[in-house]
Amino acid sequence: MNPPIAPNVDDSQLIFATGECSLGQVLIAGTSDGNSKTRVSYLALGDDRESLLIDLATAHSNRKRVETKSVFQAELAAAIEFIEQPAEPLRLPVNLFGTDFQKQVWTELAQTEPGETVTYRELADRIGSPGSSRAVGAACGQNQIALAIPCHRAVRSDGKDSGFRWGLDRKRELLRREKKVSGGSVEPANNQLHLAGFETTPAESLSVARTTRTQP
DNA sequence: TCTGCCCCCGGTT
DNA sequence: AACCGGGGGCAGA
Repeated sequence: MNPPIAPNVDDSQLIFATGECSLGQVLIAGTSDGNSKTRVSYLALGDDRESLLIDLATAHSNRKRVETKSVFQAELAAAIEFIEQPAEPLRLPVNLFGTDFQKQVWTELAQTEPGETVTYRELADRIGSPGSSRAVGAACGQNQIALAIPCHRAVRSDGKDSGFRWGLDRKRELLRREKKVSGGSVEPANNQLHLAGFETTPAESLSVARTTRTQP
């Protein structure tokens, strides 16, 4: 149960970039060692750029934050591409900051494929900690990297709505798109749930996903 | 069946 | 000690 390595106490500078997609604004942040080696440690979705910047500043208040378009260009494009057309998992070079338990949950989530869902209970079982479904839910909520760690695929076992850090509407919409793209049937009965404004738009091009695995 | 409680769960702050 | 993106049981609709 080692202590989490809080990004907050790391004084290396945080590089970030923002972009736009059909689900709103996207913000991606991480580090670069200067040798074009980058790692994503933060990926968020939101309604507007300003609130995303505020969230980032709150989460990393002790770090220098530098906006650059070039560094995470490919990763940002890949994230947007995933949002528009989630055919395959979004794989990014990531940095996970969290407890062992949290990393286990996140790593297990990363094993899921687009279009499938897992219950918190099932996740708890898979990481060898049956009965800790509530803790699993809490761990999902602590996830800092949207999409790449697909916590939107974690659902309640009783079918009720659970939460999503970046908006429950987005969670539903992401799942709907994944099911659609992965060839599964799109439940027609539930289709009226989509919010207006979350219309599917043509994808952007570029499919730069890197195949790096998680875990520093 | 389908709600809404109530009480318990395990990990984290 | 309190907080949770949970779960199961059980009463009343």
